[in-house]
Amino acid sequence: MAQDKENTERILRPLPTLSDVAQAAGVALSTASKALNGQGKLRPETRERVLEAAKQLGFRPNDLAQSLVRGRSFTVGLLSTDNYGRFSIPLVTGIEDALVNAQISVFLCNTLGSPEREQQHLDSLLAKHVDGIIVTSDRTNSRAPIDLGKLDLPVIYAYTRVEDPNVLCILPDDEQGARLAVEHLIKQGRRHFAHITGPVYFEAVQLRAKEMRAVLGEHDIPFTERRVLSGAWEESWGYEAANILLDRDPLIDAIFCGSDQIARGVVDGLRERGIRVPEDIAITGFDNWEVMATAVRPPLTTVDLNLHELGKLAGTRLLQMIDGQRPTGIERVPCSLVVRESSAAQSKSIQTKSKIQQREA
Amino acid sequence: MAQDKENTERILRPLPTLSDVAQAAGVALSTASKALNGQGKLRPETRERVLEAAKQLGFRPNDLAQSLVRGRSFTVGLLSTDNYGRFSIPLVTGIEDALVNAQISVFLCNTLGSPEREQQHLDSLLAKHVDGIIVTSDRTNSRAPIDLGKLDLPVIYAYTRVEDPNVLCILPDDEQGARLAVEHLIKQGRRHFAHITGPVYFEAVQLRAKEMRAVLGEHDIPFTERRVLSGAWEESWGYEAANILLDRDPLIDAIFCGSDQIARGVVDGLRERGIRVPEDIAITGFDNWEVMATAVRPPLTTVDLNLHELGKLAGTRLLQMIDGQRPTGIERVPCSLVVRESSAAQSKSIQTKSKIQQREA
DNA sequence: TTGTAGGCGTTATCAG
DNA sequence: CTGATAACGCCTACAA
Repeated sequence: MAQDKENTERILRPLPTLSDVAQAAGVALSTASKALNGQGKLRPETRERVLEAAKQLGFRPNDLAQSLVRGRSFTVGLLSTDNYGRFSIPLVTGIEDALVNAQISVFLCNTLGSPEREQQHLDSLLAKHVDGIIVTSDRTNSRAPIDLGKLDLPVIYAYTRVEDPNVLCILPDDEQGARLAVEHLIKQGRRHFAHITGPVYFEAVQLRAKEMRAVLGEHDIPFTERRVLSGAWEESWGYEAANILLDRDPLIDAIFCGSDQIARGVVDGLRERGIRVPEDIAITGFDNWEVMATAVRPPLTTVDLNLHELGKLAGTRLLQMIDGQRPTGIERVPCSLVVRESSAAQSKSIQTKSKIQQREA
Repeated sequence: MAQDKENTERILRPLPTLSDVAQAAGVALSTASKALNGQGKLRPETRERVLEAAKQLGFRPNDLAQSLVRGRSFTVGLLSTDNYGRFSIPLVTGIEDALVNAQISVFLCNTLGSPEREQQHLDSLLAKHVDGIIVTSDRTNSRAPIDLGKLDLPVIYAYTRVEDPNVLCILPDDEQGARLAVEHLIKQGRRHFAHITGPVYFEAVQLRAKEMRAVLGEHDIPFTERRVLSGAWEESWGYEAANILLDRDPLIDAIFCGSDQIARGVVDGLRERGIRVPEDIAITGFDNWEVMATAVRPPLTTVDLNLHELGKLAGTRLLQMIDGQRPTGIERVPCSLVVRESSAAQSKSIQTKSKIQQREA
């Protein structure tokens, strides 16, 4: 009978069930369950028999059924606010790294920036009873919190933040990263700084500029706001800005750039004006986007956001939250400086030259 | 009694269940189910009452339970063979596009190129009873098929392929893409071709080179294998190769590049030799990696792999397979040509010049 | 039109 | 030690 039934079943679902295993092993359902889960005390011989039968049949417990009874799904949702770009790659792999080791599967949800689509994804995640949610974006700016109703579910904002102090946000430490770059340039003997960066409505842009001013102040290095140029996150802006800057201010000997792309444009612009990097002007980028930073000639000294680490941390924290802890607030992951050739120490001849220029001015 | 029970439940799971809804609406469980699923015939008034109660309680059907009884999970797995890079971004968003519209959630699985990790992910996907799997990679080369045992589950290989003719593989049409670029260059009046490309073990490299030869042959344009230079997928290789090529062969008036990155290196190399693009030599790239292609001066004419479309197609085909169809074989998605400034028509003066050079040679 | 009962695959509790 | 039995939340005949 049972065999007949099996034969008439579609080949599509030959998935053996626990009761198949029990039957094959000649034990009761519940016994088989215990044997496979290592629960309770069974005669080793019985356990063996069940294990053997399970292997024979290629049995796999149905996670859906398990989740139902356990009240945990071992899945989490990854809600990407934006049609995600290059930043999310290391971020996502970091998150996965942390989660996969804990046997947790990740639902990928791109909202393409549409609130309706976000809600749709959210509904679906809740219906699937995810154990937690990580929200990410393509920028660190503040965003509206996701709406979970009155449901208390672990949520982490990674590479984005919300105003609510009761939630956990994980962000790169843009200030510390900027400090790294600027102090490095100062150590190379540079004193005449400029900053070419992205749109001011990016919080990262504001933080980096602010910290640059602070560091320069600490070193008593004069600085004027005319030397901060904000534009698009594009090479062409870097190129254009370099020209604007040098027309105004030929004394510059260091440019702290807001991205590697911008830095590349800057280097190109300088080269065309016959200005040498790093001899005449030292350059630093931001992001350590390798394919970009290493292709520039000379290769860029730049700040690495450590997004993979940031993702891993987000995953780890989420696991802790699922485990019952409730960390809150803003956690910043430190950046690191990757030194390449674009920021070497100022050569003597140039120091002389710039002094001369100063006198002329 | 029921109320007492509810009150003592942890706030963590205030998720109302169907029976809560039924109770609130004063109907039986099954009635509530029917009302919510639009099944059977109920008095509109009853249905209203149930719907109202459901909304009031913020009821969400538990997908886990639904999947269990329906035998479908409305989830699919996305198995990325490699620590995925820039190519997978449009691919993945395309896949999501197609799937999200069908109310299907996507499990993200990066295997980081490790077979054990792949198997681990696969086991997990099967345990979660996904309705299908899409396998992708960072290159279109052939790979080993995933091992599903004797389980018949819809699988699609996207941007990668397997030798088995009984499975469905979706790939970009590299040959057609190469033809697009080469015919375009020919139309611009170019006759002296070179090809600077990536490693020969990439199947795409072979296909593109092969088609280039074919197209040139069709137009009776002579070509020699010395003018094919294979190297790394890097700007620096393009730069180096441009110099090698022109030392050998100054007559070249068109370079068909295997990637935008390489093309950028080539353009840089040419510029430094005082060769004008496109006046002296026309260049085409491959990939239409916008941030790269548009930053080059002049901006690159290039071939777009239409990976977003490819992803969408993969998602659509998977839905069809889940629906019972079993398409097999290799399906190629056409590329398109994006014309920018790097490939303009040859200027008259140059044609003259190259004729002179030809006589000299 | 509505309610009852059985089952999806597992786990957990409690008798035997 | 082992095996019924009751959940988990939902769906769907079938009966009322």
